Amino acid sequence: MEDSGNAAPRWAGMPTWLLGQTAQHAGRLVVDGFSSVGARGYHYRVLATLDDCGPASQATLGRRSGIHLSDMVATVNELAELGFVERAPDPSDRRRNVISLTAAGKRHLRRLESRLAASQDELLAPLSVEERASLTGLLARLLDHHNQRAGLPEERWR
Amino acid sequence: MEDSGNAAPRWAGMPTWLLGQTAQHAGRLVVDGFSSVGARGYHYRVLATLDDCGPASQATLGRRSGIHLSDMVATVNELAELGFVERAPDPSDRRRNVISLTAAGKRHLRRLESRLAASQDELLAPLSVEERASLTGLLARLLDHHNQRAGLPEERWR
DNA sequence: CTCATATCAGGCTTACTGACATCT
DNA sequence: CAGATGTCAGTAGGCCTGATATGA
Repeated sequence: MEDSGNAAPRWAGMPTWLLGQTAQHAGRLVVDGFSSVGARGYHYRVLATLDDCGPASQATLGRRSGIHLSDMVATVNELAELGFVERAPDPSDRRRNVISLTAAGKRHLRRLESRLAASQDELLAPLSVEERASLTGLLARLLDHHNQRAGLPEERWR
Repeated sequence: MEDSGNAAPRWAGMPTWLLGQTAQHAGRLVVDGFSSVGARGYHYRVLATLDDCGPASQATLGRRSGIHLSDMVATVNELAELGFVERAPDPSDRRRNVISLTAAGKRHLRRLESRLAASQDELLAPLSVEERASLTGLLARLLDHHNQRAGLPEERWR
């Protein structure tokens, strides 16, 4: 078969394509890092949020970590089964579960953060320090811009 | 509920996160642009590849556009039903279908490309011309680097 | 009554995997 | 026989919609 992906397709230079492809590589690095210790992205986000803000209801946790309530249920189930969080009824509001981080959960979070850091390095390996700063700066500006014209304008979240 | 996503989560500044979120916005722009004319990403990639390389089998098309054979089937089905491509048996090899672009397909491709161009502009709106070049340059370098250590080294395509 | 919380049951998507029959 | 081609079925993770039961 003489015929493969020789010539670059016409969309290969488009910013949306470059972004999407690079993000896909980045995502693979992160997912692989996490799954090497039996975790996935939602696990990290919940554990890190608990570590930052302390015990909270699933709804609050979802709001702070950007995870849907419905997905929160399964995520907390998994983390509780692994012994990384505890789910206890809230005495002051019987609708709620109070989720809190266990000691094992804290240790697991450390592992996840070291994997995450390694993924950042792997992703940015070919760039110099200044280039890394330039890239993240540009991305942050793009993200701010598009976040503002998407979710937030109506929300007025203080 | 006094409690929302006020404080930025600790992962908000990580390159992999910035990339993923920005790419998600970019993807939405592209998908919305395409779906406003009843298309999706795979449609554009197949039509553009046909336009660049002429009629080809589904396997060749998949190789050149980076679309899996399995996904190719559905994509060609859809495009054929819309009258944008034709599927004909290859007389010289009875396994193959020869896919070719119709006149309507070519017109459709023009529409898709104008939508795509609009999406690029929307994505990069907050950046200056130099910043845009800087961003795409950095992304292209990252992508090259990770493409080389992922798919290609064993393949030896050519 | 209205709102918030938690749960369950699904959908949609992009890449990808595997099985399979057919043909070279 | 190996290998290419086309087809179909199904997976995974992330994101999202809706319905429902319970309680504030």
